[in-house]
Amino acid sequence: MLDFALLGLLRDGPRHGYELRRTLADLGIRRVSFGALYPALRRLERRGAIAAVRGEGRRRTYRITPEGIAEFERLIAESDPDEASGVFRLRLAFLGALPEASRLGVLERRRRALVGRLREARRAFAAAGGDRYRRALLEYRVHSTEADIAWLDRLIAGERGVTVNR
Amino acid sequence: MLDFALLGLLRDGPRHGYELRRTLADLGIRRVSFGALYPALRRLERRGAIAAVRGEGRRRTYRITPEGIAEFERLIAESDPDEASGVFRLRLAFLGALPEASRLGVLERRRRALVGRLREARRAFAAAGGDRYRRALLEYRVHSTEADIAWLDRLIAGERGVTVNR
DNA sequence: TAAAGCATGTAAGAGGTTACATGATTGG
DNA sequence: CCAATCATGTAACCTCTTACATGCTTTA
Repeated sequence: MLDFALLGLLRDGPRHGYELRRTLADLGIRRVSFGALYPALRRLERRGAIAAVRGEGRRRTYRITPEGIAEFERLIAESDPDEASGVFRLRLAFLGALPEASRLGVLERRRRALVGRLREARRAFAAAGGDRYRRALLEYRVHSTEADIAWLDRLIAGERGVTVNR
Repeated sequence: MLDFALLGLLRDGPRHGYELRRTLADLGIRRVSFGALYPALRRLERRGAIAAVRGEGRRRTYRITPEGIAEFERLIAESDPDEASGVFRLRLAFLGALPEASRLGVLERRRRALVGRLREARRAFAAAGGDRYRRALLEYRVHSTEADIAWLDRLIAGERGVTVNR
């Protein structure tokens, strides 16, 4: 997942490690430690997905290679209906890299997965035992899943170029 | 984090592995694979936090030991303002295990952390470059953080025994 | 009777965290 | 001048994922 994120960001242009880390944090995607970041860049470099050039000062600036682009394209095309919300958000961050024709499908598949989760969350909430904190947790899951679906619906409507009626 | 979850669930009474896994999924806390679950139970057993007794059929039923209770109490008392939402949800699932007097403090610390994140999310959104998907992502972060704060406020109001005025 | 769910487990490998180490530059 | 931020990296340790293995019971 980190590899996917790094490749996606490097698709926009050359960046150095520290910068990639900051961008990832700014996008609210994930907080990456240095002990995860630099070994990940080395892995990608070793397998030829990215290439390093010396930048200013201590900087090692990386750019994506054709092999890296191919790998990125494989990764963004695959779709696991059970993927965690963090993975989907990452996919969304790079949705613009997908041909326009296939974007709607990604959003709709996600919607179907969320509707399934909502059903499950409602079932768990209806069967709720436990104290009020446990019940609050189950209720939260129902509400936040509903909110996520509503948000996706706006994205889908925008993708269709339609004004949302509310 | 898995250890914390397992100890917390075993505080409610003896359970076997498969059952713990299901409960964790039902609470929407996390999906645990068997390759994570059983080694975790072994770890806890080895360090004396839980003890196994043979149950029906192939079942190994675990119960928490006094050492395990002590460990759980250490874990639930610590509070990292930067903790991920998954960790907080877990903490909430076990909030009833904390003396009533300290529950409000946990919720209020969480609220302060979320307010900080909201500020950061708004700043990132205001500075937003990128395509519409990136912007949608940043907007999502703002809205979902706001929703989380509103939800926490209801919890806090409930904790104070006050009716929410809306 | 076949599939799905119950129930436990191991092994290899990948990847992460935390702590440590270094050193330049910038801002209060 | 001191702290923070920039910038990169290593090493030990831990834990998770994935795949495999086994075998029973329930349900369609």
